Amino acid sequence: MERAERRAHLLRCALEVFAEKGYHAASISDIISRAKVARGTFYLYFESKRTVFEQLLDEVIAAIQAKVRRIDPSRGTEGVLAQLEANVYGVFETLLAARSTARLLVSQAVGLDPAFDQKLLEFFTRLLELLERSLATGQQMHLVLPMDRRVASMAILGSIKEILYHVAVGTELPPGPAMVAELLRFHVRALFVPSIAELVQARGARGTR
Amino acid sequence: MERAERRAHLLRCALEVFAEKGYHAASISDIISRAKVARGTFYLYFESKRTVFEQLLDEVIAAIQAKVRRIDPSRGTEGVLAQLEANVYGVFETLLAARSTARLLVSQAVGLDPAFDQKLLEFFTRLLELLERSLATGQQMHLVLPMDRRVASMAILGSIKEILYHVAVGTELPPGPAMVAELLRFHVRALFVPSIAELVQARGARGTR
Amino acid sequence: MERAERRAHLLRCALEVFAEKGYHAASISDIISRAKVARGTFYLYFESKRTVFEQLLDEVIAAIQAKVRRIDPSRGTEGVLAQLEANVYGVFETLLAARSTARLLVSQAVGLDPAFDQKLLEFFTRLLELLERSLATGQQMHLVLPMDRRVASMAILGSIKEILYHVAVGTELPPGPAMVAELLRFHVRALFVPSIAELVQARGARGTR
Amino acid sequence: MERAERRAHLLRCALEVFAEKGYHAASISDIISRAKVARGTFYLYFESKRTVFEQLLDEVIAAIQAKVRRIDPSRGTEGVLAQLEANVYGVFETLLAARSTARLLVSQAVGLDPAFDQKLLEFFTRLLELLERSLATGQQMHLVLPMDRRVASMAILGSIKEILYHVAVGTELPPGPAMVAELLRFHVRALFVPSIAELVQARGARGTR
DNA sequence: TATGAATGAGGTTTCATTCAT
DNA sequence: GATGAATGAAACCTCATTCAT
Repeated sequence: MERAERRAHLLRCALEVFAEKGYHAASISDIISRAKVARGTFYLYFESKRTVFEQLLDEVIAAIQAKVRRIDPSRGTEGVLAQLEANVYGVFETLLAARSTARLLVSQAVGLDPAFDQKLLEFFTRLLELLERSLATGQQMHLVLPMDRRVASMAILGSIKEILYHVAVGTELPPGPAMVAELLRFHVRALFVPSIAELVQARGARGTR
Repeated sequence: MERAERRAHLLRCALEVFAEKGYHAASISDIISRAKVARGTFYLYFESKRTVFEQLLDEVIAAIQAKVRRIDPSRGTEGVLAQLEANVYGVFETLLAARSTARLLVSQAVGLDPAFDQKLLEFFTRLLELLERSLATGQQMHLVLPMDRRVASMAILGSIKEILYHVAVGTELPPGPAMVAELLRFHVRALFVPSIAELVQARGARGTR
Repeated sequence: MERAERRAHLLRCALEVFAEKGYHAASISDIISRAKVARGTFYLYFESKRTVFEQLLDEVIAAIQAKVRRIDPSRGTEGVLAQLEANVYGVFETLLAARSTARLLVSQAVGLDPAFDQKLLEFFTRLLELLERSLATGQQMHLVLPMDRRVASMAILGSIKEILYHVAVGTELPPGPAMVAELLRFHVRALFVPSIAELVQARGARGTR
Repeated sequence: MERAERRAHLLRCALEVFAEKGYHAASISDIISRAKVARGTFYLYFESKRTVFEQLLDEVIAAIQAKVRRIDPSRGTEGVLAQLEANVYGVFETLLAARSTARLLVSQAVGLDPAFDQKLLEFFTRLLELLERSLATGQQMHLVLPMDRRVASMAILGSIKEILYHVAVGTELPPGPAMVAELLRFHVRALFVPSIAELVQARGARGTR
């Protein structure tokens, strides 16, 4: 128990340091001095700097995957919309709650080295596949328009990542829920048949920025 | 002339190395051994590793900015659509032609150090402002739906970046023009009033992925 | 304790290397290979090559300053002479004991860079001021002849430095105490009123070189 | 002729640079940019950086040696004093006229590397021998007191070097001739039998610093 | 288990010197 | 002879990792 706690403490400190300074600029010294732990102790819990980062990345990925569910078409139009909403909300909630985590994912983990890139790519590919399947389902239900599902999935994922990036760097944006609602309306218009799109559009507050 | 050539050669080699290994993993040794040039020669042309990278980044940014024009509303609905298309096409063309360059922009320059991040952020912020102004124009013309323009701009930018990222890493995608057309339809549906959106949608080939 | 020892060991090795090869020709590699210590270890104890040298210089300067006292005139003629003798003896003793140290002061630290030069100049200026004040006191007591005290101080200091230089490079000289006595007689003749000078001169063994 | 001129120009520029920045801090770039000459040209005239410095040093040494004459005892007491005066004056004149040169000799050429040190040492040793022989002559004439001639020679040489050093670094001092006169009186008192010393002392203006 | 001093590979940069034009 | 671009050895310093206590 003692051991698990210390490990968690180290992970948290590492996360903060990585988020603040970036992977390379972050040094083991930064991490251990924040954790108030000796140098050797760090290596009792983690094999290497790379390893900690990898585990942090794994955690973020797991947290997000836990929030994203395959859309179940059996609950009707409203149900599908609600599930879509829940997915996007879940991801944002997870990452908005911990800006460090978001920053790690969208602005630190990219381009570090081929192995990290590979891991990230796999993760995003899994998300894309999930999205593609959901779009296929939506198309079968005639809720989603005909379109290239891969391109559309990437567009959706990219729009989410970009907003997270701006959240991470502190760009001024509408408050969390309003922003998510706005983004969802964007997606709905881009994806759904006009009848649904109009329904959702009508429901929303109109932004005027 | 000779000098400019050598400089260009070094820049190209540096670009390749950065694209392959990432900024930090890339060493001056990698660059000079690829360029078949002595260590000192590198420093004859560039002040530091940072400097080369910065110049590469500046080049990419300039190339893209050269392709992106503010949308001129005076040429009517079709004109506006054509200009939008030209912008997105231009960016893709530029970056698809040089995969390394694309990679540099979307996956190497992020999180390197505060100064680079700042430069990137400024660049993307400029693009976002361009997009926001274009959307405002479109709204005045009643072509673009009411919406939060900042969120929408980010969504558009993010969708483009994500596709570029996948182009850079080699994910299978529709061939260039088809992909761009598909992405444009996505944007049109998300942004424009239904009458326009339907018009564009009808024109397009239907993807079936 | 262990730490202080290692530091002292490194300092000593650095001193030897600097004395043998000169500041610039001395490399960190020379120092650490003499100390049988890894490269990083050196930087655990000193910030830079400059720093070690500076600390060595500071040490020498402090050691010498500790030996030099302002002359107290209240103890009469004999007392003044004895104090003068003690000062010169002290400096020689300190530096004769450590030839490397002497070499550092008189032949390595000069012309290295403006900051070192400044430090040395300040040190020597302080010594000169001390000498000038002592001469003024002597003049008030009518022991020291009227003369330009600054020029005289420099002449005294220079004569000491020159002999130290030759000690450092190994020129053949009378054994320590005899040499110091001889130098003192030189100073006494140059400075003091004839009655005193003759007294001291009579006391001394006559060199016949 | 053209060639000799260019060589002289390069030497002069090198001297200035060495005097200003010191041997190590001075770069070939500094020298050639001051001389407005291409890099390769430098190496047409000198083998290496070391070589130029060496030649400069040789020049200074030769210039000084040209000013210093062995003292000829056959011209009586006044003649000996005059010759002594001429020697010291000559050296000061030579070096005061060109502060760069003085600086080179007293504060740049020392501790550079064993070979330079050797050359300097040889030079100073020659001067010392000259002084020692002069003192011996003086002793035979019963003008100079019995003393260790080597120690006395070093004291004289050192006092001269110290004053040159302060001239080179810009310490405030009496104007040239007064300073030299003052220094000579110092030497005379330290060296000569009282009757002579008093004679010279009486002749001089009394400093009151 | 915890510590932190020690390690040393490896990175960036400088600059005296060479050599093709 | 003159040029200056190219060379590459070598210097300093950092920091992830090890290991004796």
